[in-house]
Amino acid sequence: MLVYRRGKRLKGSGFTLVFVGNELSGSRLGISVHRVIKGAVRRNRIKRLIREVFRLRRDLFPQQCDIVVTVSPDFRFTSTGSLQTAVADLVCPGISCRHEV
RNA sequence: UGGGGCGGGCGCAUGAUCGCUCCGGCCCGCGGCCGGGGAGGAAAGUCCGAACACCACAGGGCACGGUGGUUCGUAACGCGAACUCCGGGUAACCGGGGGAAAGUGCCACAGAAAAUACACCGCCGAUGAGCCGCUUCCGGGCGGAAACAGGCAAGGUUGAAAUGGCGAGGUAAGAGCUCACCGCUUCCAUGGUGACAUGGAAGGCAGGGUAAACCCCACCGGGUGCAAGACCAAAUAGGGAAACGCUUGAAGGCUGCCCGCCUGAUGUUUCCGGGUAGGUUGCACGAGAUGCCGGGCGACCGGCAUCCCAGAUAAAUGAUCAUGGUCUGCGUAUGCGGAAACAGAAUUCGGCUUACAGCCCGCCCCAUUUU
RNA sequence: GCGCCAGUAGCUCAGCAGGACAGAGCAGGAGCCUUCUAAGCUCAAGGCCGGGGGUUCGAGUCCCUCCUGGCGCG
Repeated sequence: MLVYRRGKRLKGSGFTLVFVGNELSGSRLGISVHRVIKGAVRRNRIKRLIREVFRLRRDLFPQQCDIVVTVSPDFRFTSTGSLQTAVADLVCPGISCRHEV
């Protein structure tokens, strides 16, 4: 709730990144996949992909933040590679935003 | 070889690296190390049946709901097996199953008529009465028309469905009125645990459809569901309003209702306001799995041995790379590229139903060819 | 997870226990009225009743099954 109220939003194709700074030593990740995406298999698949990108390339994400990834129904990524480049394209201008916070 | 029917199985494999989660052990202070386990045939839909838990262990009556050939199997079932009858198919095989002579309702349109076999159109007019003609031994006889009484149910363009079918005899015309065959009903005998089958005799036609309409018969069903339930901890408040009631009894347990039973008094219910929405358990050894042997036509059952095989809580079971296999596009080929379904446990089992790329195995039927 | 409801015209709903009853209102279309618009009046169009099987002579209605949407719980 706090993240949604105070967080910065970065809108990508198929998902939205919401984040806010915290007082902890590291970042925390939350994933929100709406029920309009049909089938538990597809929803689980999306969550696993996002979690995997977060694990492998934590440097791409904002540091020391609570991050929520909200997935839209038009989410089309099927491999970690394509999702990773999409996150990188989204966050690279996003780093400058973080400095303004 | 082609086409078809039925049943069963698999549903990518192996290795490396980095992660997630549970269990056991160790250092035992956070945390880390080692070893092991980690989605499915449907985990799905939630359509049935149970286990388990609570509700006075649930008593009686009426409702209500479900099932429906028979006999087995099963903890139980609306599931399965075998058999039986009916329907479809050349066949393998597939689909269906109580009662319509206990009663009630409905059957549009069309049609004479839709359940009572009557009326209507119609057929006959032998018999009885009357009319006309011919004849006469004056008693009557023969022929004709009409259709009064009367007889009849053969035929009647319909419709989904029309009151046994067909043939012969019979008659004035006809009719199970009579007969043969078929169908039907009843009875008897034989076989079978039984549904039922086979054979015989008699009756002389009684019978429309619809019970996935009400209903009748037989059997079954108390209700609610793991957010059931049990325990621990924390927090806030013993707040305000309304209704009913304080032993002639509110309200609740307990399902739809009634009876009966139990609980029951600064109480119960509803609304407003406020707080917590954590942990443990239920919860992973079970109608359990695998193999062998035995019984049974089969579903299935019995015995022995071995094994322990997911337990998450916003929810783990993943990612990358390599090699190999399957299918497929291009190419003579080495090869290069692509694809891989349906779908994700949440208290647990037994079924049913639905979804499913590709592939494998077995049995059977039909047609064709060769011997 | 468990337990329940609903689906009919573009929208909101009727449709009794199965038969020419597939209907009402609004919206949209055409015409009349008016100098024009609104209101009013008249007219027609619009539906395989969520999909597929079955029962029946006949199904929007009865039975089964699937799909879609919605609701409740401690």
